[in-house]
Amino acid sequence: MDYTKPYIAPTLTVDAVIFQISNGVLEVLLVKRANDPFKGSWALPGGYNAVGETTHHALHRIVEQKAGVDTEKDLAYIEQLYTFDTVDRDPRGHAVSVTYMGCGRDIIVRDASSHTAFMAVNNLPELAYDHANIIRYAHERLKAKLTYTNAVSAFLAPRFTLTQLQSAYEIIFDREFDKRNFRKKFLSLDLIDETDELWRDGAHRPAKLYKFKSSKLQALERSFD
Amino acid sequence: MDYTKPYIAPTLTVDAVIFQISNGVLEVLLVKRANDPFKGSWALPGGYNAVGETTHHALHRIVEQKAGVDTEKDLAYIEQLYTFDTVDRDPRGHAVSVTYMGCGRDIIVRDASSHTAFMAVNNLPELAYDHANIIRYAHERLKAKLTYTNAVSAFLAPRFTLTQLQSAYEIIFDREFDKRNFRKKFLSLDLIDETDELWRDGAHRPAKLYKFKSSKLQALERSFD
DNA sequence: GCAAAAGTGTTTGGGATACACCCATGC
DNA sequence: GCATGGGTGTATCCCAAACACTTTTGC
Repeated sequence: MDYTKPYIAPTLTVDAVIFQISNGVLEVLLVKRANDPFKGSWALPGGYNAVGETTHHALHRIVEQKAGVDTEKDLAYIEQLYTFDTVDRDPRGHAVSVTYMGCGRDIIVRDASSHTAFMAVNNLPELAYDHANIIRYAHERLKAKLTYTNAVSAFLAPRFTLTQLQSAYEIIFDREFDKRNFRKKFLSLDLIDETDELWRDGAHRPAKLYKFKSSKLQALERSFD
Repeated sequence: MDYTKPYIAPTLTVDAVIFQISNGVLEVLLVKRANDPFKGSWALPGGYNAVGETTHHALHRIVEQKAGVDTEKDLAYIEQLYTFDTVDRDPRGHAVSVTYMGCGRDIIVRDASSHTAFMAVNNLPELAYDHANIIRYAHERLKAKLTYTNAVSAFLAPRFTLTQLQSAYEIIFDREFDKRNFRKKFLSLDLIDETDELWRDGAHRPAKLYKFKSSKLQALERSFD
């Protein structure tokens, strides 16, 4: 480790891509920037990671502080996404950004306001930095996760109908699945159990409620889709 | 971005997991540490990433300097792996390490010596830090990549036999494949072309040489394996 | 009874797997 | 001619995909 100049580290930042499904669309959590650069633009919640704090912890602190969302309690699933060099990207100079992706449902945004909002992924405003690319990348990763893990559970209530389950897949993949094939396949994966509860919702036959056998993330035997 | 204390960034480091196949085994590039901590232990090549330098560039510089391997010229494939928080891990204090995985073949280690070597992945010495875990993680990622991309080409000469191709898969997955099924499947993927060259190697029928249609990394239509 | 969503089986095609023998060469 | 690795085909099974009607409920 021989270096002659004193070592100066790049700025370290963290950014969060937090997804939920609401009103039948996939949404991502955004905040409106209060300061330059990109003042007034929408951006992923993110901020500085100082020495002594893990990126995971910094993420929790920053998302709580900037968007009023608790990544521990509100998200059923979170994973590291990618680390972006922003040496050319950030007008303030060299920063390295560690990004995370999280998924939840029915997230209440404290201070929901014109400054913090979940917005539909397929209808985003102009975003600061290259956050649009990061969201695209996270969406791809999310689709991949749903094909070989039980990660979809993060978007669902503890008890859910098969139609809700299928709908989550359809929203995230933005395409339709055949109802009979979807059910046959998902049930064969042995990830969920039928309960004896029913979901009543309007003038039609009530639906059986199911639950995941395990709340932990697990890889599937056969990949889905 | 309101913070009251002056911002101090964690140390940023990069580490490289560089694989090659040699003598029928998967090997990883290691260097012997010249300084504390872990002086005298084998470790992944890595070092400090200062402000103004991308992680990718720092990796290139450090691997060249510490191990005499040129990640641009010697590696046919490189990708970012994961970013590790080492706040609890590194005796020197808080560092964040961005790791990369690369693959090549017939890599000449300049200064090959008792301080730099490719070592068999399934027979590693004690390693510094948690580098054994990082290598395990990289190996898993590598297997995943081979199932859905043409990344295996990074381990092969421009012209190669089907037996060499199959052998690369068998070494990386540490299991055997059926020769007829392997060939049928790989040829059906439409990734490689037969050439009119032959490979002669001893007292047996010579083998046809093949080449990849594209040297770029591409995803497969159907996943392999 | 009617509208609305839940629930349910069968057929077909293609890829995965299992498996054994002949071919071309160097010596 | 013999040892060595190269090269090839078929039968079976399982999963994916396509496809339409009956059931249960609220009003």
